[in-house]
Parts: sequence; C-alpha cells; structure tokens
Amino acid sequence: MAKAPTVYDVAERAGVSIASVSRVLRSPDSVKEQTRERVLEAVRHLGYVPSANARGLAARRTNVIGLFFPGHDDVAGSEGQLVAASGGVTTVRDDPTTEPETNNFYFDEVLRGAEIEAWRRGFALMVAAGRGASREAIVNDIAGRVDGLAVLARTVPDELLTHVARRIPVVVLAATRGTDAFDHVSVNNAPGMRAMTEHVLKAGARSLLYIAGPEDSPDDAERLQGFRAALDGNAEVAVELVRGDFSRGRGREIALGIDPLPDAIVCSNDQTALGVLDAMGRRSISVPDDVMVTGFDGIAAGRHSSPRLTTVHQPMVELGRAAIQALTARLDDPSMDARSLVLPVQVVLRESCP
Amino acid sequence: MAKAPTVYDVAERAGVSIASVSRVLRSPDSVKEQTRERVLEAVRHLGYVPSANARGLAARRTNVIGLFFPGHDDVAGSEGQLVAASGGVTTVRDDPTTEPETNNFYFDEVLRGAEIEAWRRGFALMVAAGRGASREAIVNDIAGRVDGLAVLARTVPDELLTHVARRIPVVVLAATRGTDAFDHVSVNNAPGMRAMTEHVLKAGARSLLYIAGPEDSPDDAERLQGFRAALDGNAEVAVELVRGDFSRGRGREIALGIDPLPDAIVCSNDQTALGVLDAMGRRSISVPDDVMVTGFDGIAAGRHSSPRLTTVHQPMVELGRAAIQALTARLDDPSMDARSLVLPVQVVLRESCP
DNA sequence: CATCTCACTGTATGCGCTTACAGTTTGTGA
DNA sequence: TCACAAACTGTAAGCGCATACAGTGAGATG
Repeated sequence: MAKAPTVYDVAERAGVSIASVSRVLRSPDSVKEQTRERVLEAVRHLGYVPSANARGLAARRTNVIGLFFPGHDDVAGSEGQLVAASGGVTTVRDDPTTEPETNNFYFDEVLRGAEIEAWRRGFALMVAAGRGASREAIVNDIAGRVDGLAVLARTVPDELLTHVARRIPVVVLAATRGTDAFDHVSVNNAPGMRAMTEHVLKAGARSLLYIAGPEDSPDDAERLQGFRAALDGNAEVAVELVRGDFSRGRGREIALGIDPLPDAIVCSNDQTALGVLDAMGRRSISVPDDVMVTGFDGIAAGRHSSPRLTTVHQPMVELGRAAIQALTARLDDPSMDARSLVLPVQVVLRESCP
Repeated sequence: MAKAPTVYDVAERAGVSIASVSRVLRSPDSVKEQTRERVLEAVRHLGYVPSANARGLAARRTNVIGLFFPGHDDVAGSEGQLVAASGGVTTVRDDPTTEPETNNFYFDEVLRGAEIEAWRRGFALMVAAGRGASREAIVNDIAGRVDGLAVLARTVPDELLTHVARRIPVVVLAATRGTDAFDHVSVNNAPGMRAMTEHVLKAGARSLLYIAGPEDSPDDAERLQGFRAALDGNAEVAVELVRGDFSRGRGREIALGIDPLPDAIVCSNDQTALGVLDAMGRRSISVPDDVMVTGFDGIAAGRHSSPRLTTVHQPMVELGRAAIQALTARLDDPSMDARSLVLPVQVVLRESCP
C-alpha cells in the first residue's frame, strides 16, 4: 500500500494521456487495440485499481444503492479485541427450552434479493442497520454515498426520509402508505391472511384464536384486517384476539395458558406460530387433530418444525429485488409518478393445518 | 432531485465560506456557535447531504469496508420487470420431500457480524457476492470503493487478491493459509471435529461413517484431519469415509443407501447431517438409538430438527466481527506483521448424539 | 494607545477521474 | 497526389469537498 497508483501513473507508463487510460477502462472499443494493450499492461504492472470516489465525483453518480433496515440491537458482548486468540474448544449440553436468538431471517432474505438484483444491474450494494440514536447519522451518511436508498417501513422518521429524498430517490419496503411521495414495495398481507383464514374455516374450524403482533406494525394491521374480512358474515364462528409481539417466546407463553382450546390458532407471523407449536408439544396436545395452527411469513424454520407449519409465504427475496428494480426505474426516469408495488403471497399448506 | 445542493449552496445561504460549512460538519467545536447555527439552518433548509465521493476523494479514504463472498448462484427466474403488479394469492400443498433451497445461513451470519462491527467503528459496509465470470470485475470494482476488503477463502483467485492488495488491506476469512501475506481469520476446525469425534467414541460408538465435504474445501480438510486425529490409536474402531458435497440432498441420498448401519455417522457440516436425519426418518431408523448423527456449523435449523442435532458450533457472527477488527487494525498500522486469528468453537450436545 | 494573542474565518489548492472539445493521424476517393 | 472524412488521441475543465495557510478582529497586555 505504498501509494496507490493513479491514472497519471498508468498513463505515464503506457505513454498515453490520462484520457486514453480512462477510455480503455470505460469504453474499450473506442481505443485502438495497440494502445489498449499498452494501457492494460501498465494497469497490471502497477496494480492499478481506479478510485470509485474520483469516478463518482466526476461522473456524478456512484453506482451504489443503499439498503437500510432496523438494526440488530446493539450487541453488548464481544467488545474486546480478539487479538491473537488461539482457538479453543468447549462443550455444552443444549437444553431444548433455551430460547434461540431471534434471527431476523426476514431481512437476510430481503438483503439477498437486493444483493442479487443490484449487482445484476451494475450497482454495488451498501447495507446499514439502524441502531437507536445513531440512526439519523447513519442514514445521512449512507445517503451521501449512494444513488438510491431502500428503507424498511417504520425504521426511519418521515422527516429524515424527506430530507434525504431531496438528494436521492427513496423506496419504502413493506408498507403501502399513500400519503407520501415515495415509491413503495410491499406484499399482499390482507388478502393473504384472508385466504389463510378461509382455509382454516373450510377445514372445519368454528372457534378461532387470533394472535396478533405489535400494534404499531403496519403489516400486522393489514393481516388482522384480512382475518376479519374472512370472517365477515360468519356470525356462527367464535373469535378471540390476543396481542403477541411477533416473538416465539411470547407465542409459546400465550399458548401455554389457553383454556379452553379453540379449533384453530391463527398467528400473524411464523415465529409466534412456532412458539404455539412448542407449547402444544409440551402440553401433549395434538396439532392439527386437537387444534390447528397457522403462521405468516414462510420462514425456513416452519418447514422443519413438527408438525410442519402451514403458513402464508411472503416472497422476501423478491421484495429485495423489487426494491432495487423500483429504484433503478426511478433513476432512469425521475419524473415518473410514485408507484406502489404489491407482491403476491402464497398459502402453503403443511401438516399443522392441512 | 432537481439538483443536489452542495457546500457552495449552503455557504451562500449561510453567508459564510465553504470552509466553514465543512468545519461545521466535521469539527463543530472549531466554529463559533452563531456561525454553526446559521450553517445548520441552511443545511436543513436546503436538504443538504454531503457527497461521500467528494469527501472521500479529498480525504483520501472512504470509510467503507467491503465484504466479498461466494454468490448465490445466478437466479434464473424473475427476470421480468415487476412493474405495477397487483398482488394475488395462490395456494399450494407443500410436500415434505421437496428440497428446501440451500440457504446460506452461514454467510448471513458472518455478514451480520461484519455489519455490526463496521458501523460501530464508523465504517460503512459494502457487500458483494461473486458470481462466476463477473467475479473479477466485481472484486476490482469494490476494491476501488473501499478502504479494506474481507473475502471468504477460495472465492477469489490469489492473483486477483494480490492485485487489489496493493491498494487496500485484505483479510481472508475461514482459512489458515500461511503462504501469503494477508491477514486471516478462521475457526478451530480440526480441534472442534476432534472433540466431537471423541465425544462420539465416548458415547460408545465402535463403527463410524464420516461424510466429508467437497475436496477443495479447506474447512473440510481441516475437519477431516481432526476426525482422524481423534481416531489415532483407536485401532479397534471401524471407520469408513464417503464424500458428500455439503448439501442436505446429498446427505440424504448417501444415508438412504447405507447398509449395514454404523454406530455413528459423523458429518462435516450440518446440512449433510440434516439430510442424514431426513433419511433415517424415512427409513424408520431411530436416532440416536440405532445410529448417532453429528454435524458441524451450528446452523439454526439444527436446533429445530427432529431429533435435534448435535454439532460443533462456529461463531459465525464473531467471524464477521473479527474480520472487520483485523481490517481496522491494519488500517491503523499498515506495517504490522500479517496475523492469523483462530476463533474457538463449541461442541453442542443435543439428542442426535447425547 | 500601540502591540500582541488567540479564536475564528476565508482563500486557494488538489484529491483522481470523466468528458466535451480540439487536435492529430489514417484511410479514401477523385 | 490532394482534399476530406473517419478514427483516434490529447487538452483542459470541472465534479464537491478537506485542509494548509493566510488573513481578520476582538480582547489582553504594556
């Protein structure tokens, strides 16, 4: 890392001007073959890698897209320097009742979709997770680095979003807000839950328990709405509603205390439903014979639970891709009207509610 | 997005020079309070977000760290524009035998660790996944954008790595190569597998089947070495070795054909072991009563399998963090000797081999 | 009241690249 | 052989910011 070579170094060694160097790298066909060879030789010899900063500055675009989502809350441990550790092996016995960390597979998949789509379209992807107070600084920082920004709904205050939107296009994920000027990409929450609920009814359930998520979740609100729509006109069905918090632990806790049992427990997300399955297992209650259970999200764990979880699958990878597509579409045509894209969902029937 | 405001616009509106604007943003204390207020007002009013490109160019550093890992192979479908889709709901019945996509939870977790650590240290994180031929272009591109680059072992040819390493520091993850000049961060593969195998032996196994991974995986080689070390001097133990490919499907396939059954099947990763569990379930063979099964990695799915999987847990989040730490350490002191950091692993005993 | 400090603020330069434009070479037809 | 177009290459002007250095003015000092 003595000193990174620049276009000037390459130009000098190749005996050409810096413009030719730039052309060889950006539009090789516009340069005579012989010149091109000389330049490429110099590039290899010097270990030249062009500075994206300089290029971005000159070209007025960075070719980077940013993705911002709610943070893994600050991890307390592991503050120490891991300098020169030397391995080690310990052994533990893992009790089945220990709570697994709440892995946000959701964002992992969205991220994966965004990553694929961004590079395919020639953009690099920058990721940032918001953590409490630093959120504003992070969003501002990343906004200065990218050509477009995708944010998950509810993670960034509107005021801040409006501020950065004056510089770059912004697309909001997982929300169908109509009151703002941003592009939106979301999934078909209400119809999905409606279809799920209708399946449950068709399977014969006449008493339902709905475990909702936190009140401030727009996704949850839409799902609840879909649930209610399915029940519209089914006066003979008994319905009860409790609020969970989208977590497995809370789902388990709620399900441990349910008495009497309804015919079916409809959960507004998979984690909650998995918690319910845990509880039923512990109470030796058979699913689906004694009670049916459904979830929403389609996380991988639901495929391996016992019994396997019937759920509404969200196309999370597609969500990430769609966000990038929306962003590049707007970059291509900034004057376009704001769009709201709703992705289809899929009811996946497995053993917990066949 | 009419035209993003610049320092000049802010300076003009605040009635100061651009130097003062810059100072307010970089070292607020060096500016008189009254001036600072005026500048901040102008920033808010104009919706000013500083250009990271310009800053990076002037400051000669980008404050971004790059992470490169083997790609999700090119996803064929979903080429179409998702323009103005309008939701929809379909229903499918999910057959338990359908192959779940091979989710690389491994990288997700490494990424998460890197993300946390990078932002904590004031760096943004740029991610890139390598896809076949475009790999070289991507690595070069990202190398021009960042102050340091973390790559997963075996994903980038040495020559390319050496090339970019002339510009920025590089750290290699999940490999303990001694022949190059890069910093390395890896996990304690061999001792971990050795401990796992010793546990299997202590549990009474006298005939073992080892299902290895692909030949070109350095991780796999180290694990196999650990396995052999555990057997050293146990001449009475019968051992057989087959090669898998780290996939669940292949593990299942192998396990369906095993006859006679050994006392234990030791797998070099969790996916393979989960496939083995699938097969045993289908063959109505009891795990661990008829055969014990162990994995390696500690992916979340192993906690929810049936029976739950005994495995060696790698600290994947820590791996990501350690990579960032190694990189920032080298940025602070480029002359430092190359380091090789080995993270500890943990044998996690669950029902598949108690 | 002149001089000196100190705390700020402004001026000017350059970071490494892209690109409009001008200049040069090469090839072509008359 | 000469004029002219086509193909290529060089020149020069920024892109938006950080920062060394040079002011500027107010208060402190003698």
